[in-house]
Amino acid sequence: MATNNSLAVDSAGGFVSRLCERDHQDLLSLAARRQIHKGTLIFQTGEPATHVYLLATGRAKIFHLSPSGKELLLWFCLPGEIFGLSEIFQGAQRQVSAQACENSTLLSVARGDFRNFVEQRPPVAHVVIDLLSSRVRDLGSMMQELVANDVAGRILMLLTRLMSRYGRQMGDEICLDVHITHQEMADMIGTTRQTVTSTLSTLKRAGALNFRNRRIYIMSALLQGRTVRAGTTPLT
Amino acid sequence: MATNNSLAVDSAGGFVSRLCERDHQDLLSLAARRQIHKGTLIFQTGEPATHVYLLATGRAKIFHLSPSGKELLLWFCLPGEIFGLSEIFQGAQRQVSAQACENSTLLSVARGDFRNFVEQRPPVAHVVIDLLSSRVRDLGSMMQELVANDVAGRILMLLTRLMSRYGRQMGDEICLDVHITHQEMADMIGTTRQTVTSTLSTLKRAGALNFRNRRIYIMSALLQGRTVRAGTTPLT
DNA sequence: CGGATTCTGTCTGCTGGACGACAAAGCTTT
DNA sequence: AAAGCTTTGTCGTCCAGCAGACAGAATCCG
Repeated sequence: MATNNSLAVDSAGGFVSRLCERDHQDLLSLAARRQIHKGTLIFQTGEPATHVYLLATGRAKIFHLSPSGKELLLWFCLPGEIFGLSEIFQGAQRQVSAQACENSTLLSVARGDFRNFVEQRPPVAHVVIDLLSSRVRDLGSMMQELVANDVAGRILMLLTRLMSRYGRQMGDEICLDVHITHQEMADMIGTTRQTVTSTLSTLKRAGALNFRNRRIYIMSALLQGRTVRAGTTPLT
Repeated sequence: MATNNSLAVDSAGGFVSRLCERDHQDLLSLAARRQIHKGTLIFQTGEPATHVYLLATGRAKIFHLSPSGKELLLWFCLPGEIFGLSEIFQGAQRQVSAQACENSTLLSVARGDFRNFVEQRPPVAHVVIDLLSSRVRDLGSMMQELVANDVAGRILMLLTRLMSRYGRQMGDEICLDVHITHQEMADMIGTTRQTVTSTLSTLKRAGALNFRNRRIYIMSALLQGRTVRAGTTPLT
């Protein structure tokens, strides 16, 4: 919402927070700032990858869209995070699409500029390598979860991941501070909206979680047992 | 089989082939060479990541193993390719396991040595970034395929990917030059052995493919329509 | 060579979850 | 506050694919 004059504080796993002050400023000087509103498509599968993006405020989603129309939501991108990175170094076409979930402030850096920026700064290259590495690890884990668990299990893991980014501890429960629709959840774990709705209410009946004023609360105990394997970084 | 004195010619997407001669030699000087035989576990989920590996000869598989015992086979690693890379830069624990599929020659480089090697050489860092980027892209596409297609579709895509690495054109067919078991295929696309067996014979009956002397032949026409979205790089 | 192991092929019953169809809340817009 | 859209909740129906169980084929190995 607010139009800051610098990037907002970024979340864990963010790109900007790992740059030194100097690099940070230099990167900002390469970037064009732009306000976009909810629903705007930032880029789309098949397009040439001309820019890399930093989200200053708002939220964006990164997803695959299959020819048949089935959507796979890979991740949400938070302020301070970079996206559209994986297609930049090989002039590839976009493999994924990106869309703003809310009104957002977007910084974009042209491909060539970004490449130079990275190549002339070994520490930045290291940050990029770290970021891509953890995306590779996370994607592998997500795939694993997808094939090894039934829908209830996948929902619990998804909630675990989400809670680790958006969760707020409240007594013996953790509150999920973002509104995510059942459809979005379904798209993140490869199932249908109906199945998400009914599985959530089963879990509620089982006492694993609760809905109060449009938010999901999950029993902390449930999360403790689970390792968060994917979740600290946005995926592109 | 043969114990070469340097790395074998590597496949497309290989790591070694992208290094300049000097870097290549320097890397070899950091590496310990070792023969391992079929079935050897190279590393395992949960272990600390102490080395990065280059395969000189043979074949290795990279896979996730879930607590429940379900295996997800991410990719085969061919001569000249690097693996175990994604856990190296953040001192992470192994997220995946690696095992030799055949008797192989393995080069291993200690984590610290490899890091220095990369950090002092921007062009090498660039190669690493490229490699990780394409792994991110490939994994995303694989996940997408997994959720968007039924087993027959997933098998066709898997064959497409395999053919692009191991395929040999023969008239109007392409021969798959590696022996992969139905169980391995099942583990690559998240299904069961029985379903692979029966789906393959359905596809055969439909004229899409053929088995002759223990090899799979697929009609080229089928591959032409399909874009190879994942397949040029090994995944870790 | 012969036994052991690993792979392939096929059938069967069972079930998780996809999909369509509505109805009832909730928001948002004017 | 009325109209309109989006999201949630709940039912059936139906079927792809999982899981168990064998039998035969191929391969490995002492």
